[in-house]
Amino acid sequence: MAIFNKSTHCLYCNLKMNLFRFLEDDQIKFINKTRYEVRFHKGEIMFKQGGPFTHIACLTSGMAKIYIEDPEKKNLILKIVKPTEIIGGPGFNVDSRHHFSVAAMEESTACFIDINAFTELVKTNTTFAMEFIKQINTTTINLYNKMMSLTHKQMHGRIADTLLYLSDSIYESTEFETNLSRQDVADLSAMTKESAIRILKEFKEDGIIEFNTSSFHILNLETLRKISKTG
Amino acid sequence: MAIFNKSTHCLYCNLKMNLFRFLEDDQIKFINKTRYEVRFHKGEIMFKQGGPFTHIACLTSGMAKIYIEDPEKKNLILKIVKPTEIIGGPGFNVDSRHHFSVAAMEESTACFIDINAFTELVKTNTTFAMEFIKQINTTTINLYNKMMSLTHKQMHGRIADTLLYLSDSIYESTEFETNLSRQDVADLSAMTKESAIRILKEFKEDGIIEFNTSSFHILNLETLRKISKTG
DNA sequence: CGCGAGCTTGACGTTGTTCAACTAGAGTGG
DNA sequence: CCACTCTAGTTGAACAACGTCAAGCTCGCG
Repeated sequence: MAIFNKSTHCLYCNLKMNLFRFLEDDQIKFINKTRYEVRFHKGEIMFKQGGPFTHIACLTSGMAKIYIEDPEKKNLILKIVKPTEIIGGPGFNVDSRHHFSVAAMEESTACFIDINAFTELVKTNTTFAMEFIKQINTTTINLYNKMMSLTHKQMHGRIADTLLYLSDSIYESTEFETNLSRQDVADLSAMTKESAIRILKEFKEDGIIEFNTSSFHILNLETLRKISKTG
Repeated sequence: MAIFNKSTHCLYCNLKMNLFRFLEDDQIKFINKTRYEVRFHKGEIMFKQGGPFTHIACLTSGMAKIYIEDPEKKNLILKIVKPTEIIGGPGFNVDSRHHFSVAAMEESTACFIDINAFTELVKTNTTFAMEFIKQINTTTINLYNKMMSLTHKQMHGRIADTLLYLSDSIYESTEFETNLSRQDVADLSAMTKESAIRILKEFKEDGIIEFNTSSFHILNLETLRKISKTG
């Protein structure tokens, strides 16, 4: 189960994410009052799609996946989050519900901030509000790219895109350990697990990547980018 | 070509969209100063993807389509806009560029508001800012739904979804004239024109819809919704 | 009356999913 | 320590979904 905690004061937190750097000291103190820390084990749910949107979370350690569930049990992973990213969602100020689920991919901790306190800050601190908008918009731009990839490219291009996403944006290395399952790779690429496995195998046979159950190594970044381009 | 104009003062504009209802009179006057009206003919481009994001537009008459272009010339139509919807985009406060194109689907007029003036309002009027965020988030929620439809449903489900979108949200009737081409219907559904035509024909043969070149009539809304659900 | 753009159709090949079987490794209890 | 089970990964064959290509069609417009 998730474990509660409240360690260092926000004021002295060196994990302070970009957004919170725009707060005044007394505003930091203000959110510190309602904030609490939660520790999650691998696989545990932080936010549940459809559930009440009562808090914003800030991942302080570990890693989590954000995904949309559908009735048929076919999930779509929108993105992976790393420290110290803020986790909110489009339910903010709309219907106060979560429109995606978030699950810890490994032992993780997150700070939970009351949504009302957060709203208060958006309303009182203009710079904070503008940065918040900036972050939402950046997310939307990424979403556009993902949407074009998933709807207009075929499987090789889509798998190339998720490999590039993982190496460029998440693990920041062409060689990485991961505990994404094959199903997760498939859910990132909008295809079945079997198809994902087949494409990965092809890439391996072509000498583009090397991998085993839990680690990947991109050997030929250039052809991978070319495959991403040609779709 | 687009025609410039500046008719009634914003203060007395009865087309004022939701967002602008939260402005004070002097703020309305403020944006009225920099605003101008543009008239577009069918097919003309209002915003061009990649181009500079210097203005926010508010569609005051007509209809327009918002779409993402890709290098291979395969477009994805994100949504149709009607009066008096605001047309901005995720480039706001990020890179000041457009991340989609907008084209008039028929004779249309739009008010263009300088982005700096708009930004000023977001910064000074908290209610306005919150409503702006609300609108962005609502758009994102719709985007999630579209994304799930396009990536997880097969063609029948996707065509059903665009038909339902058109009748529920755009034309607000099960019977409507449109000047969306077959290619547009395909671009709304992420498939080829030929496939779209084939599915539409099937639906006609099954007595679910009736249509000719430029008009559609949904005869059996229930089965259409069922097809949307089952994918 | 002829031209061109959008629409329609069919045949065909490719892409991607489904289903079923098999494998490997990690825990679990006797 | 050895079966046993469970889960994730893998493979192949059959099939369905979808795109491509090429041809023919329709209709408004010059």
